[in-house]
Amino acid sequence: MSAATKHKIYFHLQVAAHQIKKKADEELGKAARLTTAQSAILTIVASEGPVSQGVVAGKLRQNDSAMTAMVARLLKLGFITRERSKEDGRISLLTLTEEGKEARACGRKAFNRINGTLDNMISDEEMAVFAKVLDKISSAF
Amino acid sequence: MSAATKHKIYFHLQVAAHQIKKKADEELGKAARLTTAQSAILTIVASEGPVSQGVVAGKLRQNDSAMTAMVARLLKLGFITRERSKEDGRISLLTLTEEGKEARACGRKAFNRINGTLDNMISDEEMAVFAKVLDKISSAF
DNA sequence: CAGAATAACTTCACTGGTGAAATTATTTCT
DNA sequence: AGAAATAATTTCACCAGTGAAGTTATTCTG
Repeated sequence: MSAATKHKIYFHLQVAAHQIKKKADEELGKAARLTTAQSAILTIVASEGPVSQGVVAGKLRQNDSAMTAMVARLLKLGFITRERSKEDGRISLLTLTEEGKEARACGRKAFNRINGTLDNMISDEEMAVFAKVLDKISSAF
Repeated sequence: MSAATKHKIYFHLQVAAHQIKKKADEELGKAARLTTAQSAILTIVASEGPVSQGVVAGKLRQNDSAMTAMVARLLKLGFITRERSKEDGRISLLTLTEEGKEARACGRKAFNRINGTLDNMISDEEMAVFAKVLDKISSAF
């Protein structure tokens, strides 16, 4: 039997990801009235400056169509602004608002708690291997 | 900076899990007209014999309410049957049908392909560490 | 043994994802 | 320049999850 099959890797990966997402959403919701999915988008918009929806979708490995709904919610919450590009009228450029920056700052504490829990139970060597494998999976599929 | 923060573990875990799920859903859909979420439930029902919805939800770390919709779809597809327990009228017992067994058999090939890809790029040692970390995450949160 | 507490499941409104088809804007090619 | 190809986004119907509140069946307790 294959090593992946033996460890039921697919199943355990999904359950662990789901579990930690649930916890992070709970913490984040209390701290910043924000979800982890929204936080991921804000982080990308914060670091990439004015950025198109398609680029954000690419970094999250999601469909463009997923962005339409997410951007609508973030606009409604006042965390980002959207503006048509002058050079290319097809592109919507997203920018973080002050409220968005504040929400991100509040959310960071919640993520720090999650990361602290992880650090307490996983050694640096294990963490390095874990990160490497995640990266291999992301680039292979 | 914490090791988890440094590696952006939360983010990469979510992206990798999402990415591999997308691929597995694509393969599984072609092979067996089945989704990975449905397959997970069928696997539990297959191994646990007649089993309540709540037990399945627990194993998947999901809410009971998520089961209501999933079970409805699997009933409609004819992959499981549902029957009230004689001992406890609150419990719905789920059992796999012959069609469900067949669908699972078809789906296994798709999962084998995914696992094969994983085995080709991840060493046995890395896989063991990866599985161990996933388990720690699942039990901690 | 009646009433309260508990347990299993359902319903509802919501978030967040998919892929296919449509829309709108830009580019490319005679 | 005009037509066709391409690109970014949107729309739509669907799948899959959440948490809170409701229903029904069982169990506990005085």
